[in-house]
Amino acid sequence: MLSIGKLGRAAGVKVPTIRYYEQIGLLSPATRSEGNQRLYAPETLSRLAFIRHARDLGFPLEAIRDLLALQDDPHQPCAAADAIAQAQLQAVNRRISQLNALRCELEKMVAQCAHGSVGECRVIEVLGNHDLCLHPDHDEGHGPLADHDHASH
Amino acid sequence: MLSIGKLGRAAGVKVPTIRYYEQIGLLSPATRSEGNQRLYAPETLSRLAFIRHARDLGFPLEAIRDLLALQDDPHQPCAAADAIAQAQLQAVNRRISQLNALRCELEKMVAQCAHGSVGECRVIEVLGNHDLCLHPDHDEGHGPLADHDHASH
DNA sequence: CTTGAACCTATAGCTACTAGAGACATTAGA
DNA sequence: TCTAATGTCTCTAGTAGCTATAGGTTCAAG
Repeated sequence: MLSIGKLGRAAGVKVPTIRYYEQIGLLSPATRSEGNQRLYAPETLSRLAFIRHARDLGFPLEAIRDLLALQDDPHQPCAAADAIAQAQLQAVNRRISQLNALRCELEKMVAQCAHGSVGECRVIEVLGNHDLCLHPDHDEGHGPLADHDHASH
Repeated sequence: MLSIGKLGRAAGVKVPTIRYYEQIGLLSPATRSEGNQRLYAPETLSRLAFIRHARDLGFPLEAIRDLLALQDDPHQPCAAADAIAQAQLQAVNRRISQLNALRCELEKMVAQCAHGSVGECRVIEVLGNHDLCLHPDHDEGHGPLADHDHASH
């Protein structure tokens, strides 16, 4: 049996995150020690690593919930898992093309900056006048792809 | 003088969002009609359009706050605006390369799915076993680039 | 047995909004 | 002029996915 801290270190997930996953029902409640501390069976580690990996790939928690349910029932057809992964792939692709458009415009903006005073700054000017923008379509196609920033550990 | 609704339609920003911007001090409080409704001078439209455009480019609100302050003082050197834009550009670039790695892995996952049962599904398997992943470095370099999904209007 | 680390619960905060309730204001048409 | 429809007001709470803090308890090493 693992303590929550050891489980977290092994899976690369912070302790409060594990408690959060339990709270929202992504992990089932752990058994407790006599002193009320959580104890985990080693199998929980693979489940948590699964979650972690899916989060790294940008899957939203709700999709992960579905994937875990599928994993628990290996005789089901795989189509549902495939559909979830494909949806995620499409969300990633949408986000990439959107960000490419942004990058393009940002690069032009920065390149045109003459490093003078703000009054004649292209950065400020382009932001203020959308017509100067060469990609006027960057307000479309934003998909629901969560930005996951648990990098800071 | 414009009502909040007309201002919002003209700038492509929802009414509650304008009130929110006022609340957090991004827009100064509007004058009010006798019946306590907000009235905006036409100049506010360009300020709001500026915000909208910067949001479309992914700038966080705090960066926009700084950019607006710069815009208000045209004699300052442009270096600060340039730095903000460059930081945003770098954040976008980081996010793009990160998403490219994710796309790569997702594509492999989906391509290997044999559409059988979950028990032999590559999607589930790869998620559960990080070692099967060909890009094991996707847990690094996540920058603070907000995902802005106000596309739904 | 003591000490320090790890653990517990509960609450609040983060970004950038969005949604809803219930009441008041404005405006276009009859 | 009245009325109905739409617009607007404030306030609160909710969204995703955690993170941080406070104040207390338990565990493991020495």
